[in-house]
Amino acid sequence: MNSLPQGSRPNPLFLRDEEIRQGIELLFFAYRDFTSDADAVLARHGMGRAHHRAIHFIGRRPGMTVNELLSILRITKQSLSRVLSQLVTEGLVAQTQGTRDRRQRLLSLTDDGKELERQLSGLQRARVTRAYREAGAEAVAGFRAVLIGLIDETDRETVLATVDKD
Amino acid sequence: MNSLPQGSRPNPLFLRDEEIRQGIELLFFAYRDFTSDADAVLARHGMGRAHHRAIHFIGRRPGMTVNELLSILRITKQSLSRVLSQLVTEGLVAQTQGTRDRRQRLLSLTDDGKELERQLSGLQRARVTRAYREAGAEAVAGFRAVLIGLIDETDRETVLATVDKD
DNA sequence: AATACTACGTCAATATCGCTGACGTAATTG
DNA sequence: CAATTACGTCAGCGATATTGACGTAGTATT
Repeated sequence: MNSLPQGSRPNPLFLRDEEIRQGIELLFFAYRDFTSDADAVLARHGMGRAHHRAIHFIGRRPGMTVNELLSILRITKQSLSRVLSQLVTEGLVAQTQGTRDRRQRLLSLTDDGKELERQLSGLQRARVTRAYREAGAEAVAGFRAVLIGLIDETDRETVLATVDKD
Repeated sequence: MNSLPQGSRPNPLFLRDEEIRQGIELLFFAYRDFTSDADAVLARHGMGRAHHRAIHFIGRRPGMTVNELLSILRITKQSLSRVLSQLVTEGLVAQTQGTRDRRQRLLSLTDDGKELERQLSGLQRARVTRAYREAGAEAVAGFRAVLIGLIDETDRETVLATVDKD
């Protein structure tokens, strides 16, 4: 955009590469600030981002199994286990035995968990809302389209099914 | 989008919140896959993402000082120190004494460092290029506008100066 | 010239979050 | 009954981040 030397005849290949690199950096900076929002709240509760991610997805998909959560987060069960048992111990997440398959432990937020989720997502929602409002509806559509394109083709369907819940 | 129960008269407040939450999740998934690209290459060199970030920004702004890099990455000098001295030891990053202020150590990539940078960014550039091509020019403009809106207002100027170099 | 500040590096201790490997239990499936 | 699956857990490790304290060289101020 405003990176073009005025009046020059830019090499289209260079332009493309420069445009791409700018996108990569914007993604870095936006994500850096975006994730920083919840940290203060988390620190007060003695938790980290891993807890936030678990709380977020359990909140959005109550009744999800441990396996489903694992494949969304793309971490090992050993890693999740630490986080999850902490959340259960502190009364933020409840586990109920699966009905169809009694080996499963269906995950859901307790009232305390919902309250924390609301606190945690508050700042992030405010940030995204502000950015959406400033950029306008068309920009939002483009934003979404590019993000979807950035996701691995193999699990784009799965992700969209998760994002557009039911 | 397709999350609206067909034929219902959706509450605009609910819609807004749902739309925002979808954006938050798309950002998570896109960034998750986006950052996974370089890991294989990094692992072969016995390095992690911290090294990648340092290499990336040094590559884009040769001659930058340690302090500048610190404020971009938003980590402590102790954290950067480990990474940086590793990169210097392995001959990927060169430090030259500042001319204006001889306390400064200006950072730049060696030829080996440039080669690694090229390898590392290759997959990411390919991913972003694909997403841009699929989504189209208008979508890209929207993508950029929203990302800029997500960045902290306080350092939006700084970031844009960094992204649009010179 | 003495003082204060800055840029950078480093030592030490700590926490989070990810990993692998191994083992166990309960429930389901063939 | 045997194999597989869902989940948990113990043990150890590595990468990345943190805070706090200290040192050294160079710059700026008084």
